[in-house]
Amino acid sequence: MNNLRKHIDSIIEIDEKDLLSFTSNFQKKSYLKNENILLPGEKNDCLMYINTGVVRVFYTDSEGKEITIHIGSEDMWVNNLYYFFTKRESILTIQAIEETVIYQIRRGDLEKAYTNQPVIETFIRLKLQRAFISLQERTLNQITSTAEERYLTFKQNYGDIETRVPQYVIASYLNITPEHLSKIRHRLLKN
Amino acid sequence: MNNLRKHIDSIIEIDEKDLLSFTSNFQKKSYLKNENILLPGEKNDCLMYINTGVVRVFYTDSEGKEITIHIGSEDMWVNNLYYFFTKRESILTIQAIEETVIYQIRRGDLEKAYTNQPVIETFIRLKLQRAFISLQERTLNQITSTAEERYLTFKQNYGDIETRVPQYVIASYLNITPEHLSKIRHRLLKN
DNA sequence: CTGATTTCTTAATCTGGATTAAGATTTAAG
DNA sequence: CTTAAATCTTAATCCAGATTAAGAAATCAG
Repeated sequence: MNNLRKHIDSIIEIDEKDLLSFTSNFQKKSYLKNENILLPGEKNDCLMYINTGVVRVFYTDSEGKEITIHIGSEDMWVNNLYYFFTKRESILTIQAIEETVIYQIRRGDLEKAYTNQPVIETFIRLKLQRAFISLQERTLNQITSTAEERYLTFKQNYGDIETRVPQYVIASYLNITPEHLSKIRHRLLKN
Repeated sequence: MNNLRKHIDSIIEIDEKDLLSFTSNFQKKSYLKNENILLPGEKNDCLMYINTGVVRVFYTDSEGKEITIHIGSEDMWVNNLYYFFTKRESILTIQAIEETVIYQIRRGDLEKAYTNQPVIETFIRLKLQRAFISLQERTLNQITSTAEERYLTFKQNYGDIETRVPQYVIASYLNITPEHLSKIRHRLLKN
């Protein structure tokens, strides 16, 4: 659980005691490659930190097409905040793309921490700020950039994750078809 | 400032004293129809609550095309959170669409309130949660719905704002051209 | 190893919505 | 009122990226 502690400590100033008692609420969970972490219709009552592995969150439309909304790896949080906060049944699927180890905390325990270690509320507020910022960046990028530009931005932001994730997942994250992504990569290689 | 106080009181439990001392940090600002509230290149150091009027936030691309990101009216907050939180120079414009009265608080005063009236940090966290939720809803809707469906969703969510805002602004919010919106409305009227 | 399944590529065709252009209507200023 | 400017509509043409189809390459289970 050391990575998680370092992660929190890098974002807020927190004393050893509070950090230990907060992180003691987390449980470790392990998933196999391609295993589902959360299915549509289930409630997402935990906030999840990725210790090792790669995870994606996706929406499945009425024709069965998957639209990837988030991709995360080591030292990132699984972003299903929408359903975590609304407490509604998730319509999104969370899936491990590689063998993955996460640490998770239940909503109730997080809410208790807001009271017992108030600095945790600051931590969550900052996390939310960043999540909001990156979602807005992604949304604006989606609207103002072509498919090729979006792919280049993805490469910049996600580095080696590109090689750890199937291409059809990346395509669905970029909101294009796998065929089109294939064409873009071919075109870029030639230049 | 009564609306603002009612608004805050409806979201968190706050005692009269804290509420008054928090809201005393807000200043009133008035804008004419079509007046700009914030220009690209300026810093957005205030959080703004709309008391009366209609405001939009938009991005201007390299060809001068405007993309509307948020539309807000009475009892809503002006959503330029991205630049408020990053402290970067805004690339977005905030504009009053009607004659508008807002109440604003400076970032520094908000941060002091986190310490002096801790319940305000809860308030901002909840605001952020909702902003995140509606941005994610909008993003998913943008990806999974056709232009016509997006228009119908807009009508449902925004009610009478439709009639208070020029149609080319609505088109840019829906990420379509005014011509296409015109066609959609025509098609819907026939059925 | 080997066949089966999954993933990726290539290429032809199609389409939602953009672009362009021009006229009609509304709004605002004198 | 009257005119100019802003906004909205209609219609023809165009294009980025989708869809469809089929073969190639990689991965996996036995």
